[in-house]
Amino acid sequence: MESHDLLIFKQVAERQSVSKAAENLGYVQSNISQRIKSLEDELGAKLFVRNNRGVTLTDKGTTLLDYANRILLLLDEAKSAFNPQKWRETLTIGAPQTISAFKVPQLFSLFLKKHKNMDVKVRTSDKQSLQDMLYYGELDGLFVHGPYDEGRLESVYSYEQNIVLIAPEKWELETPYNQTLIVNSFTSCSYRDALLHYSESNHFYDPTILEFDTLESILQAVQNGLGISILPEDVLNSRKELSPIECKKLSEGIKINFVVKQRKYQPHVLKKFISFLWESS
Amino acid sequence: MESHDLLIFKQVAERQSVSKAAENLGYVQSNISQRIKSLEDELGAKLFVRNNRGVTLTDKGTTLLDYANRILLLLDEAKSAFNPQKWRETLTIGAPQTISAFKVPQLFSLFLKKHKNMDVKVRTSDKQSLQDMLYYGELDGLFVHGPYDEGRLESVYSYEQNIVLIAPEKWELETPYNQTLIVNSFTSCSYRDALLHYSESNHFYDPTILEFDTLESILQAVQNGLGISILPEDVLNSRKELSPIECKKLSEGIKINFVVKQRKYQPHVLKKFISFLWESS
DNA sequence: TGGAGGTATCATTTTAACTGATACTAACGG
DNA sequence: CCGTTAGTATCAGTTAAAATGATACCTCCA
Repeated sequence: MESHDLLIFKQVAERQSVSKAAENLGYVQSNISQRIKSLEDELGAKLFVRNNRGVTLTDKGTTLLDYANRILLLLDEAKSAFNPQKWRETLTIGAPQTISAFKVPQLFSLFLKKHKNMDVKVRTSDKQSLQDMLYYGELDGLFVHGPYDEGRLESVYSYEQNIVLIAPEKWELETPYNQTLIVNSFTSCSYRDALLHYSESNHFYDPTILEFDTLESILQAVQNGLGISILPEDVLNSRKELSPIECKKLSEGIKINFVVKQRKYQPHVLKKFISFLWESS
Repeated sequence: MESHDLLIFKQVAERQSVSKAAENLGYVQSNISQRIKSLEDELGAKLFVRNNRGVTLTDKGTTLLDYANRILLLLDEAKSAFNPQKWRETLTIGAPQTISAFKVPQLFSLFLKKHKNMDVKVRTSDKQSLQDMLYYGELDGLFVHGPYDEGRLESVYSYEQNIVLIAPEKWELETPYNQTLIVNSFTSCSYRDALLHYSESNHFYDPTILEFDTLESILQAVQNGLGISILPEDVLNSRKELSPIECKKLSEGIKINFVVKQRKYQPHVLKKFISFLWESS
């Protein structure tokens, strides 16, 4: 069992797929199949259960993944103990305000704990600009909700973001009259859609639409009793001081994709970050 | 940088020699040379200083050795998390009383901390029996002082054992008359020689020779004022309760060899133990 | 001055990793 | 119920990397 076997194993375990792991590592699927097989033979234990939608870890596999993570982390640390400047690369990630406000700082702080030799940057902007920046190489990757340019960009990771409806104190959430919907202009349509959807399903009658372009202004507006809006649950949780606000968790989440430019060779830092996303999920 | 590179590196670092490491790992010297070179190239740092009696670690090499030890230990642990019964092997080591009394338990306790999945045994006896036992496969290895059957056994590790002269309280160590030398019958000649050598260099006149066959009896004899003797420093330090005894450190130590049977493939546990000896020196 | 004991280099061989093509399996849609 | 899709397994063949063997080279020491 060599460290490279563990790298392959880790990738398969995290992607829960032999072929995805192969693609990601730049190998052909059959190779990964074989190497996992020989690893299993060597250890004398099945590491994965093969179900036809991919593979999932067995108990023993979980044990090994834990070791693999520890070993590979140490290996990385050892490498970066040499040539520090050579490895000190910058990762630049784009995100809309709702994500850059809470999720990204949280992720980065965990990421930097593991990879001390990297610099990270966030660029907050609207979806179109971010996509352009990504395409022109100013960003390494990008968090988006909703559709994106699938011709040139590809999603390498995604997760569900819980969202909550927020309203001023004592607001009558279900009353169909005199409702004001506060939407943001910075997250294209997902949040707006979710809000409109809520509006419709409660048969709101001709609600007023207020649009703001920063997260702060929306929060202010709700606090001042202007109307209701929708935000990621995380953002709200991180601002406990923001009561007096009523909030209501919505059953449907929003799917958030981490997208990158389509290309064969990703920069080292980006690979690390993607791998980190899968690890921490 | 793969774990196998680290294994090779570790071996070279511990033996301070490319060729010794090669021999030990069952490779040819040129291969190890090349792999160390390519490891250095990869990390962009010299790991060893080549002096014509071998190689020694640079500062960066020391850093890497630390990582290598941690990584390889984790790898071993991961392996032994599988097939526990298969890997639970027994290591049987022979030693004369003077070594089995202190050095061996100390070594074993450290060894078992690192390799939790092994059993260890000590066999204490006289040199000739131990050599026979080793040759007939009842022992994996053997600590000896002084000469051993070099035709059939080979030394794979050695160290210097400090020795001290012990005497009853208020004994006149330099007086040449009426001295009694207490020798042991269980460590062939090294200790006896050291004692006789001391006797001669102090021009002792016709000293009495007392022979005992256990460590305990010698200690008792000295405590009871019978005469002087010689013991490993360690043994004495571990028995602080044994004063009233005078002791005097001698400048010359005794060379102790760890010897094994000459053969191409050593059992896994033995390899681990030998590696451990080099590591901890 | 040449032998002993060590490392480095390089052309060649061997081994293990990787590829590409194909077979197999289960779910999914019509 | 049959073809399509999305996955894994197998296997013969290729490629790349590691290991070898021979040789060069250095330094100490007798």
